[in-house]
Amino acid sequence: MRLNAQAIRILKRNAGLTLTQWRVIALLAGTDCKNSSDIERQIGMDKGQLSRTIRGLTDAGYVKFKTDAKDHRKSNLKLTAKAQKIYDQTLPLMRNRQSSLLAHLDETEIKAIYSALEKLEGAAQLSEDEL
Amino acid sequence: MRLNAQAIRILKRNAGLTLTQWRVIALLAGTDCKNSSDIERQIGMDKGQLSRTIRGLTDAGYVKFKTDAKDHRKSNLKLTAKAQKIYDQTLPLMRNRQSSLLAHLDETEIKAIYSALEKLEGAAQLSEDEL
DNA sequence: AGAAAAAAGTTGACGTATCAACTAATTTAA
DNA sequence: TTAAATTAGTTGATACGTCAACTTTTTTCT
Repeated sequence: MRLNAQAIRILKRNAGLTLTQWRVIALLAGTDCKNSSDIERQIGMDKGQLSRTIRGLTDAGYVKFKTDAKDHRKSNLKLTAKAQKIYDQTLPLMRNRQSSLLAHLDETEIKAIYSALEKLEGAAQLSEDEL
Repeated sequence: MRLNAQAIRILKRNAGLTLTQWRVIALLAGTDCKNSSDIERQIGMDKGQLSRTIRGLTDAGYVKFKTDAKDHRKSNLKLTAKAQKIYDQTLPLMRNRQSSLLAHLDETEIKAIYSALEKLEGAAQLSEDEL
């Protein structure tokens, strides 16, 4: 994905974050996700990668980790002030990039892409059985 | 890339190859590429990854490696009979997969995707300077 | 209540993608 | 013709993506 190279550079230079770290922070900041499974459901990210990313974020002081009081399997994640600040600073940059990229496409193209990708995923899923 | 999961499985089960290995074999078999740089130019694959993939293929007896007689920097790669056979057996499977996937899309969608991706790559390239 | 199943996370392994620094050979250009 | 630039390929590092096996805790079911 050469397209991501940009995003990765923005994040590295402006926030010292990897793309995965950014995604997790963005979900914790901008949605009501509060643990690994929530995030997994939200963006379909792999459990394993998620686990490692979260450990990285807690080690780096971006995330406060607590075991859920009611369900001891679950965790309870919270962004630190440090992370929140970086998020607030970085979000506009990422939004700009996104919209300046999409500005090159017209409505029809954007819709076509999404619909086509859905179909492809669907088709791949279907023919999975034949293997 | 969940879409690739399929291809990866087909290759692993039917040919014992990784996707990268398959791509290199397919280029050596189906084009006039005969060394690393040719392949790099053809599909824009990373030099490093290519180098390692080729070593893997030679170690596994799929590729015969010779240093070019005229230009000692270059190599001269040739598929072994073993690799050629696997290629001949596997190509139809991969073609089937490709076409059964694309069968779910109509002309317009396919064109829209290609054009959109080109534009996006272009846009990403352009704004690269601003970083 | 107790066994079986499911959910949340962790860890290991492997493959893919990209960047950077490096060696050696060749081409170019002063 | 020799110094500088370019090209081919190797190696190391880091991130990303996916699968599988495993532990612990909670749910479900009989």
